[in-house]
Amino acid sequence: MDRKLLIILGPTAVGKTDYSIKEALKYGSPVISCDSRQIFREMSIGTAVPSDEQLSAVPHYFIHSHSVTELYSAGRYEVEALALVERLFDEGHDTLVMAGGSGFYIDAFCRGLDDFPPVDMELRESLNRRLREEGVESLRLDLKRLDPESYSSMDIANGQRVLRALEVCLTAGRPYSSFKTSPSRKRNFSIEKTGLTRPRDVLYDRINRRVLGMMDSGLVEEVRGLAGYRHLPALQTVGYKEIFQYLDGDISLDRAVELIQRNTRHYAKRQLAYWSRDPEIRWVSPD
RNA sequence: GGUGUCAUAGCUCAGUUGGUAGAGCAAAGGACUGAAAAUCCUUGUGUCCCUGGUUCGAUUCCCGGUGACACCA
Repeated sequence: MDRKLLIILGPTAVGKTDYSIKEALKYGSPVISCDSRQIFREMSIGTAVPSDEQLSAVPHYFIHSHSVTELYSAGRYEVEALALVERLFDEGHDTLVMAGGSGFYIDAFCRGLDDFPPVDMELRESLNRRLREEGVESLRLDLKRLDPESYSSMDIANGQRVLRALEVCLTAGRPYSSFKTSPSRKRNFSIEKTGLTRPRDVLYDRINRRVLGMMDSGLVEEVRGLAGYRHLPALQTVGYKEIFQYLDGDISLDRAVELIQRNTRHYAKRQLAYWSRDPEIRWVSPD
């Protein structure tokens, strides 16, 4: 029997949730979420997780399934989502629906990542300190020495990337670039990608209005309650960063709302840029 | 009704002693192998309100118009 996985992707606020529930009902599938922020159970309003009603309409996976205190990653998603999908196929599903806006996670799931050594958090912390105190140049010089190939091919202005490459070199004792084989792992099911899209001005209008809705739903209170987690990667998220600034007294609430709207628009733009070179995506209007 | 000030990028404005213009914000384009809602790179988009005049040349000076604002009636 043909096993097929439908992936519904698209920029934030385009209307993926409703669309994916309809598709899931059509095929008797659950919705396998692919969203790097909705996965965290401590975050709800600012990540626009599906409503209780939507969640009860069809089972959802990877929504509120992990804690912000865990270090989550695309690699971990690849492993966990793949295991889940295999299990669901084995239980008799022939068509499964995945939906989400995290392009990197989707790629990790579809094509797989190379096997890099596990992250040593102490090493990362010390490299982060160096990045803060000495700047990228310092890390860059080390990378140039340990992995000239990466150094010459990557974006060396990007501190986070340089740090990552260096971290792998130091952990493994061999160059980061030597791990990169662009695997394109075989999956024993077929994948169909559907991209949801709307005219830019319509999308931006939906984003602006959704942010206002989040404010009405109590985003400030949700963020206030997460103050203790503020330093975690999961909280480096549009809608949370800005409210923290407001709570610090650095900006007004109106300004925070404006910034959330703008940063969400920028996010949507980056998502679209990311998918623009994927020829496998069939683009449709959600309506 | 009178007087004055202003009119330049999507917005707020700067500027050109007359040689068709530039900042901030907004915006646009792009990169991406375990932080990806993260992180990083690139880009100035224009009937300088509209007629007419002076001038080799007017966004700039002058006349008139229109609009906005302020003050006086």
